[in-house]
Amino acid sequence: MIISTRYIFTMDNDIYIRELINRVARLDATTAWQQDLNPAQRAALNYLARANRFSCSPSHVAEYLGSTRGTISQTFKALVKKGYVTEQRSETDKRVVSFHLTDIGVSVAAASNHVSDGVSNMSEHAKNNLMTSLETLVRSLITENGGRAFGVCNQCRHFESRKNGGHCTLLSENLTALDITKICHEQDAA
Amino acid sequence: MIISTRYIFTMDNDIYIRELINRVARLDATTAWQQDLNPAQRAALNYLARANRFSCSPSHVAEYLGSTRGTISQTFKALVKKGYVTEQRSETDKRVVSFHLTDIGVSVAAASNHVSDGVSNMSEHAKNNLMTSLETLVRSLITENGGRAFGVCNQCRHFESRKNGGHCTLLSENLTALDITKICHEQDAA
DNA sequence: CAGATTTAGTAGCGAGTCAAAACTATTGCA
DNA sequence: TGCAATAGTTTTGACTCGCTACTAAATCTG
Repeated sequence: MIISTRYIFTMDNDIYIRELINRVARLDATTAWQQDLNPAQRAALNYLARANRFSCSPSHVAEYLGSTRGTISQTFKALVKKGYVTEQRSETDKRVVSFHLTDIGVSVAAASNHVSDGVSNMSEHAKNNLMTSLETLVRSLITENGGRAFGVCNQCRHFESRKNGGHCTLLSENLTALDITKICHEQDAA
Repeated sequence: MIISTRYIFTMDNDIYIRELINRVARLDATTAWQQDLNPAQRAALNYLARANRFSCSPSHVAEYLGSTRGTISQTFKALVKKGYVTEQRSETDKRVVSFHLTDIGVSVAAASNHVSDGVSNMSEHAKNNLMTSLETLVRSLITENGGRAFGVCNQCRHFESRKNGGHCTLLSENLTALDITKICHEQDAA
């Protein structure tokens, strides 16, 4: 009797947690559509909100999100049409384009929803635990997948602190105070 | 200058946590394909592994996962073809079908992957925190979406404890020791 | 410095997802 | 008995997303 196997089986916690994460993401995705963004578009938008100005091209987003250039290109096309991002071709290398949030894009990226509301109801302690656990998880997944976790500018070995910001010795660029808190695709942990 | 808005914007933690959850789910999805299951199929499979024998029809799965009967029907068709579940038509009500895991289905549902591995490396304390946080989140999402969170059999007001199991006063069915730890779509918290 | 190679991005195809609506079969109700 | 409700399936259509092929720009090399 095939069905009987089901009664031998109990799910262990590690797999249950995996399921929970996917379930939250799934429920989130259904409500995310209320802001007329699909999950991929939202992910790209959120990335832009946290990336510095050197890390906003389709390639970078594709690498960060574990997707492909072609897919991200389409995603951005949709986001441009919706008015959430603008395209900007590089002066120095005419192959590369950068996408940047518009004012509306910023507000959409910052908009709360059921998930963020649920999180905001947690205690600070619980929030911090959740955040560090998830960060650990992401880091381990990225390295397992052979990817490189993009880090934040001011924790990079090419970073030099300056008054009101810093300087990147790799790109020879000066950085504002806000620049240095953002994700950089060149980041190499100090 | 449109781009300047970007520099005014810093993401708050609640939204960051939402992004982290989605990112883990996204990374998980790409690796999940290695077991030739898409996210929806995996979710359905995992649900079956945790549901009791009265809660394994397309309608129940659809309600649990926040999907539709039609979609779930397709999902199960794929799972049957892959040999992970079997279909069983009810004797008492010839409209209803139940799907149950096969031996292979059980092993696939229980198989670990990068996410569960990542979780298993955490301390017991961190794991428990993560689990309860995510459960809280799921519960609040479900109720916000107007859904009903399915609970576990032995925490139901129709549940009566018996030696080596229990009894359901609603369905008038005897329950094995394993039955009573599973999800029931009729569950009404005690 | 001309030609080959690499790199960034885009276009289009095609397999696949998933929700909505239409449909069938069965059951329950009046 | 007929009408409504319910369970499931099928179909349709919009959309996703990876893959391949392609263009343009930059870089490397003999």
